Amino acid sequence: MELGLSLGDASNAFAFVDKSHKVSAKGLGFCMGLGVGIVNSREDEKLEADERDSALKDSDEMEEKKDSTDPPIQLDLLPPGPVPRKPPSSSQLIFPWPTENGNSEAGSSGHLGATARGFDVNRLPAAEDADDGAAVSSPNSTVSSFQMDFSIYRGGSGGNKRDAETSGNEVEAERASSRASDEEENGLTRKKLRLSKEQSAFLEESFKEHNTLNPKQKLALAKQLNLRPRQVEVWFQNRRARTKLKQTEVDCEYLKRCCETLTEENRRLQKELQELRALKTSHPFYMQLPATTLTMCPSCERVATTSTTPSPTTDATAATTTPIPNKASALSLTKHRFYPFSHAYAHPSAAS
DNA sequence: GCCGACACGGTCCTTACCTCA
DNA sequence: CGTGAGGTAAGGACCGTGTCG
Repeated sequence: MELGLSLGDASNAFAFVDKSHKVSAKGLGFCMGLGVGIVNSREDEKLEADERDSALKDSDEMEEKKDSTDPPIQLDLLPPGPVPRKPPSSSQLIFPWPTENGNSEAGSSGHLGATARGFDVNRLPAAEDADDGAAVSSPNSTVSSFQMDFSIYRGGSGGNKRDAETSGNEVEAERASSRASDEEENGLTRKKLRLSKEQSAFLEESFKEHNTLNPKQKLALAKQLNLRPRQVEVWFQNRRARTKLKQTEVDCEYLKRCCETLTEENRRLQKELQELRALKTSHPFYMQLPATTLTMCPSCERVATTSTTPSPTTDATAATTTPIPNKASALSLTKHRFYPFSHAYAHPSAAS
């Protein structure tokens, strides 16, 4: 058994996590998985991707299989409390790609097409879409059936819902709307946009399905959320960055605790060593007994006992391998010494 | 098969804006 | 009302990878 720690390189962070430890995306709050044992993460991811790909019917999806690779660890950074796990109209939120349970929900969202396409303050004029690729208007695009009207959550004003909610009236939303439209009329690209709660929630749900997007998924999401593909792309980039940041914080906290545990362990062992040395000097009789050396197989972790004839010139180090009555239990430390966390500190992931 | 150019997508760092205490 | 902190959308530099000639 080996304990793997990773800090820094998120691409490889916790890459050793066994798939069986994968935290369910349905979990609540912030979840993190920690596995033991070193595995070839690359091969594992490839295998997982291949398995997923086998479920994909669309041959185009096959071409982009590297884009749909899930990381070995899943983080759920959603605040456990106020933010709903699903947007208010979760029954209408359909991901334009097969979900993990194998249901291709793309076709089931056809009923959404009946809703009118709402005005979005974040939506630039139609010409804006041109810079994000012609695929948006591709007649073969599969995204047209994923239309979703998010304007229904904006009080019909089309303004920033967050503004409207916090101010408690529609003036704010109106102001945001007019502000946005003013800028659009001036031909200036707005520097700062605020995604609505519903858009964020839906993106969040999407992120849980895939933390990276292939072009199709990006376009579909953008279409569905009335956003530009670039906005979806940026959101996922920032979301990954936030995940990594959060992961780093968790790692730091974990390593800190590990350090504390090791320090405590070291202190305890030093004390034990002193006691053993004191015992040796005060009870030299014990040193005349046949010494028993415990050795642990590093692979199977079995402890083998071998009796040896005590050397007349036993040095101080021998005390650590010689069983002393009432002190034999200390030998078990030789095993735990290498894994001080196994019993002293439960990793956050273990709590779930 | 090797190599250079190119496109694309990712990370990282940074900036600018917005909200809130 | 002004201000600083925190959150977040977005820009840009840089890098790795795949493709093509």
